[in-house]
Amino acid sequence: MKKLPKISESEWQVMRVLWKKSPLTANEIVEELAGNTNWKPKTIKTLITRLTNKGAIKFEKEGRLYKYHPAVSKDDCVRMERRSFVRRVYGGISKPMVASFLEDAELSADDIAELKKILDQKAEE
Amino acid sequence: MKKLPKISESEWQVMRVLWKKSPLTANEIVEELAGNTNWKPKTIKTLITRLTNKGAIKFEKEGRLYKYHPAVSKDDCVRMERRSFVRRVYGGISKPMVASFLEDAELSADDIAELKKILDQKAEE
DNA sequence: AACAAAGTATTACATTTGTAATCCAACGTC
DNA sequence: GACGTTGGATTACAAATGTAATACTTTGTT
Repeated sequence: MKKLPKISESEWQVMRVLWKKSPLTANEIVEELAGNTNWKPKTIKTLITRLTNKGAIKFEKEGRLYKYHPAVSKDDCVRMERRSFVRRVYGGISKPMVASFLEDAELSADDIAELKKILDQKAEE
Repeated sequence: MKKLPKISESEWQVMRVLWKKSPLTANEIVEELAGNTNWKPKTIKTLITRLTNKGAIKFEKEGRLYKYHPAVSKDDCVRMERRSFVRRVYGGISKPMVASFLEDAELSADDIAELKKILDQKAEE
């Protein structure tokens, strides 16, 4: 598994767009982000360039414009962020931490059932 | 509830020390961190100064030296980080997110039981 | 062919962060 | 009372980040 680049807060927004759907042109990314942010298109171009330099995304030329797509796996990046977050804030994964998430979470009955199943599996280990 | 300062990755280390035990002198903080980091004492002093400027910690002079203590609540800061993290990475709290934490977590039987209880409560809401 | 439009590349610039070193002031020691 | 030690204050400086603007280069249009 290759080494993951560090993705900043703003850059995550761009990555999330591309993980949802790709390849996209720069302008398509701008449009996707239009609702969620107030960034000027040029700002988004900058983020795209930086992500490219970091190796987080790649592109192919399609005629004269570029189609961008992720170069790193979302799961891997999420896992890295999660670990970093947990270490920083809780000093490690613990029950109080999971509990705090649960208190904020909006879960369906099915979700709850499934989480309980996971807990049961962990209980057996 | 007052507005919380943004606490950086390194600064969190200092805050965690003070939340665990305070007030402490700068040197006591340095000693507490000695095991976990390779920071020079001067580096830690810088972090303390910045946290003071941000209003995250306060101090009283005790003779010629300062005793530092948190000026913001750990719970509030943790909550803010959690929300920021979740929004950035998952776009909101969801079952897959909680599940991913559970998969990494090391939980005792009691922990598991308690989490299941929380889930049951959520099921009733 | 000249010009406008659209994309990409380059440059900008203040703030924050990581990681310290140096300066200054008070206190204890010889 | 001069001097070293110790702790806080000030200064340092590069990299990352947020947030763009300007420059350059194709390409479509008239």
